Amino acid sequence: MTEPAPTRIRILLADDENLIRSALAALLALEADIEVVAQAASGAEALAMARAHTPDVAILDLQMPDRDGISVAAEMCSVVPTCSAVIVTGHGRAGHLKRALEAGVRGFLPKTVNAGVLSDVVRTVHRGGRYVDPELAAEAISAGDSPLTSREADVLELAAGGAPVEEIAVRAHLSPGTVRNHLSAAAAKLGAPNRHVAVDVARRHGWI
Amino acid sequence: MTEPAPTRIRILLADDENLIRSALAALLALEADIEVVAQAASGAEALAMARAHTPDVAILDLQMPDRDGISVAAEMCSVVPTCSAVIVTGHGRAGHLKRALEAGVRGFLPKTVNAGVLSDVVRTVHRGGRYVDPELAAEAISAGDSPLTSREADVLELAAGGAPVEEIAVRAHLSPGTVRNHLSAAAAKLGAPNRHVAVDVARRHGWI
DNA sequence: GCCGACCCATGACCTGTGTCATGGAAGCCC
DNA sequence: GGGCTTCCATGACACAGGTCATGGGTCGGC
Repeated sequence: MTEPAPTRIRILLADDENLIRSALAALLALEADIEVVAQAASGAEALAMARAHTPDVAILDLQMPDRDGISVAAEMCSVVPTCSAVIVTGHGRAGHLKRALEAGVRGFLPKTVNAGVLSDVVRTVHRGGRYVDPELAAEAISAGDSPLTSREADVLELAAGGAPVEEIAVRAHLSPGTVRNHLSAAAAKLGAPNRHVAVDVARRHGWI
Repeated sequence: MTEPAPTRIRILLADDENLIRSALAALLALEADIEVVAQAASGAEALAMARAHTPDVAILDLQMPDRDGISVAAEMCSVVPTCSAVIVTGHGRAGHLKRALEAGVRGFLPKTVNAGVLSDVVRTVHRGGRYVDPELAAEAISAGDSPLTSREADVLELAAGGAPVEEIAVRAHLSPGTVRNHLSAAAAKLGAPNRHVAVDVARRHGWI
């Protein structure tokens, strides 16, 4: 078998689910012009691998145990500038897409896309192009930016675990009254009757 | 290339995430003795496919948009008794494992397992054996049955969306005081400071 | 400079929620 | 049947949480 192309696109694959990562590797191995040169099971490992192998394209899962795939992408863009980042995610949240693009991510697609799309996206991104899932893009545009102020988002984030107000107040270095106020404002903006569904709504939009 | 074995294990693959499903198909295609004969993107489709192709083994994702992978497995066991069901899931919850085994599922493994495990499990199950992830099994045994009474579980289920007590009371045909009492009891049993983290804990154990 | 808009922070309220004590109904063992 | 346990249901009470009005800080426009 002769090499179809002398230089193949070199891929870094990062996903904490070993089975899925291996399966994606098998899928990409079917493409003649693509080569998986490194795999990682965590964000930290992905960064180390990127440094060591300087791949052309990094495919990162959005949710990994140690850190957000987006923050990994952001750091990688500055550390290994020749490497383009592509985010793959199970739940396509518009807010995540927005944050990802701001972080310098070149491709963003949900796991619901058909098989051929992934390799196409890899090629597109490697050529210097960008790709975001059309449906997700539409949602992101229609959804708009987060209505929450930064403190509101912070406090809501801390409230996500169901923690009592006082604990949130301590961790945020605020008065309990202030915490309640921020939570109340956030819930009102999100059209939620209480902070718990507010957390739910904000999560669904990717705003926290 | 000569056929290594005249009859290969015939697989049905069901997962709503097209990319993952295709990737798993690519992974399984590497095995000489395994053949993916059908794919489905939903629970209903999986059942239809099972009827049409009568596969040897069905690999089902736990969470699918229309229905639970476990209920699909239960129905399939009665409709196509020659087909063994294997459940694959992202989050390994002990309660789900228990329910799955009661439904007649023959294999249960989280997506974090290494690549080779899946094909091994397929072969094991096809030989008439069973397989459950050891770590998950340990957790299921140590966790034991749900400590919640049926009403407690019902009420906690209704509280899952963050609904106020009065709404829960109406939907459960109960007095608000009774609802509070059940929620309080459930939270105490689960070691949770309030019902919201109780919902979280119960979900994590697969008890609601 | 002044003014207005916005975010942030706080404390005083009032509603919602968790806790407790109580009592009735069903099942089980002696 | 008597006694016991368990679950279910209810209401009274105390506290956490959501709502409101207020004031200080910072930014941008006139």
